[in-house]
Amino acid sequence: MASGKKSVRSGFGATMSEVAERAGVTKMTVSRVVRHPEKVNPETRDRVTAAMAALGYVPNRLAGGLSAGSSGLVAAIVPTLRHSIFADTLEGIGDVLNEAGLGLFVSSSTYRSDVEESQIRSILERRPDALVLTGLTHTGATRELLRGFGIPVVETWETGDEPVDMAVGFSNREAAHAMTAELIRSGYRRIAFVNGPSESNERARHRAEGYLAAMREAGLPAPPIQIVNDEAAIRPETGARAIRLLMKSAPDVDAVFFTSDVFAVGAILACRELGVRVPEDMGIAGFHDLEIGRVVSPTLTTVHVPAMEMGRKAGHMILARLAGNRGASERYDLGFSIISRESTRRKH
Amino acid sequence: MASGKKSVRSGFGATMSEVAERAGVTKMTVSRVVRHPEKVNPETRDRVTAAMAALGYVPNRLAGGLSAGSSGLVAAIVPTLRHSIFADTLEGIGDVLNEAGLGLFVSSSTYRSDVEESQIRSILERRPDALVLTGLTHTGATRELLRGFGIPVVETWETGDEPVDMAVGFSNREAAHAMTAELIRSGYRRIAFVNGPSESNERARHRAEGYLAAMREAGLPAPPIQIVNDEAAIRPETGARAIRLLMKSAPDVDAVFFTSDVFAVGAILACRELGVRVPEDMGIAGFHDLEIGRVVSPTLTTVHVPAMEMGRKAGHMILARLAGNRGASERYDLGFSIISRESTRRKH
DNA sequence: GTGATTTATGATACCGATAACACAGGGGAG
DNA sequence: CTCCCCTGTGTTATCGGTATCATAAATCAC
Repeated sequence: MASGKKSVRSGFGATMSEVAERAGVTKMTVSRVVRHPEKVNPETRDRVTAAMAALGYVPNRLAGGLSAGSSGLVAAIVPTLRHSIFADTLEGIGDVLNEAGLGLFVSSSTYRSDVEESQIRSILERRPDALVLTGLTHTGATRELLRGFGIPVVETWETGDEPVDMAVGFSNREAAHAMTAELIRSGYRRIAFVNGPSESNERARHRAEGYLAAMREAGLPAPPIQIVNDEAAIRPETGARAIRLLMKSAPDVDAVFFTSDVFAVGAILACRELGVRVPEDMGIAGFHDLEIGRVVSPTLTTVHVPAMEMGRKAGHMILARLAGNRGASERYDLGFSIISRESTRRKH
Repeated sequence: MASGKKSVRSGFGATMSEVAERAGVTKMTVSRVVRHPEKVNPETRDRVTAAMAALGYVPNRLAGGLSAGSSGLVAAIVPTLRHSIFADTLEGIGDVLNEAGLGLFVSSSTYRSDVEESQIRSILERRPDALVLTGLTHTGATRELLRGFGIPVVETWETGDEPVDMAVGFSNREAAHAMTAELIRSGYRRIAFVNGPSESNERARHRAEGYLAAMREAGLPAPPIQIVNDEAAIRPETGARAIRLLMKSAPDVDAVFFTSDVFAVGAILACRELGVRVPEDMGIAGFHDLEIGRVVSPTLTTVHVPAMEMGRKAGHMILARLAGNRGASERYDLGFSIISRESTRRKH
């Protein structure tokens, strides 16, 4: 009822003009009080401030942004919000940006680059000041669109290749290589690898490459790679199913490296049920270093990734760029670390 | 370099006027093609569509929103993005809203209502079409601000009291009551309660009330309630520390009810270290039904909350309201359920 | 065949702010 | 005592769209 069709104003607070009128100045002066208070005479400023308070004035950034050509919004697209895998990255971005008065606009692409493309399209309609993406895999149209728009873009969670603009991440290939080498060092030989669908993102592909390279370097044959294809089924049960299949199809496997802790934890539980001892009969390793891997028993060996740090760095890179600091290094490799826990600690 | 100070246009695509010129029409016709294609002659429409494609036109919603009086944005504030406690709710909101073409603007309040207030203030500057909050605890200024603005507001994760506008949640009081009763039914008698700081939100307070009521009804004395005050330290270690303190200060405690699985899981690990058997010597119960509680051993008894469902429902409530359907029920109790697992399964 | 409708498009005014420049008054330099 | 510059505020144009009403052409009824 209150929200008639005609008026934008229904229910909304005062406009800048109304504040101006009440304070006996023009809206330009009000605008200055809001954005450059030091340029306004203290007495005038007080009068304006009082008028704003009295009217409950809340500036309209749609209008301000339209006029100034900046929305004060940074958009981020992550594959999913669940499992805090990427949520930590978002927290990092948000922390940094909020301090600078920028807002964070979030959407999740469900791991699909076509979804990502349509999301980017609708995000660009809001004229964000910058964009944060996950990974380097984007459709051709996406890359073109982004280049055309010319706003800062930070790709996260991977390094290398050719970023659209800036990138902050770590080498998924090296991480998988290091973990595989760690398993080999622990005495495992028939090491299987369970991956998410690698067509959909380069992180999965690079991890597979790292795994294969490490096996090859050690002169070990790589048991068939198992691909978990269930869409969006990032659940422990998926890992449990994978390891059961694996043990059936390749009974001599003595370790499995999963590309997510979520899967690995499910595998540990499945092993317990099946009476397979971890780490003695079967080594299990994961990826991401989620809390879940610290509380399962045996505790999970995993790859720690700098999730929040990537977010914070992305935020800082954006701020620097918006402040005009082009140049400087715009690609960061934040590294990773291997967390060795009980699930691969073979008692020789 | 490309982004000069003066021009909004640098690097950005064409404007509606440019599209119009190229198609030999006025921008009004272009606007119609974008929003009400059926009202435009098919031939004209094709010409306009072609012009848009040729110029890579991306509409500017800041401008459209300013003119039309709606930003197409819904803002949500959650205490944190970590642990997927609230992330699931966000996914639910996002799912529903995205389909309707609305964007989701996210921020996290770190469990503080003063932070929430300042965030709401800056969020309102973006003139969201609706707002989703977590819980019913807000500062007076917040409530006033929201009422003044008159946009739909959905409060989630709790029911009862007086919502600012609409609410969807469950009864934290009843949930805690039910869990406490469940512990009593399982044979525990000296049941302690570990809570987050209850001044900061009503969920914690209501849970404490539910616990106390259940104990009183069973004629049991309530051991001192332990408050976890560490700011933002929602980590298993916090729960571990809490139960160690508790066992020292009240050695006869035979069960502990934590208001988060994160704490409860830490307690289970601490018990294992201390040689305290769970569930025989000590029952442990949590809240939230996180994945972490399903993989710990013994598995964790907990309260399942409809996190994603609340989000979806909130989304639908907003859509209904925006579509003009005022009235109808605007308060929903989505319930909870007690998930009884090993951590309280006493073998009598 | 003429007036009444409908369909398709244009003209105008505005949404609520900001940028850029104009301008009045006060203070210091010479 | 001028001239010049600085400070503080107002004026004007514009950002990129949308709402509303006007208008021309096409369709219709009788």
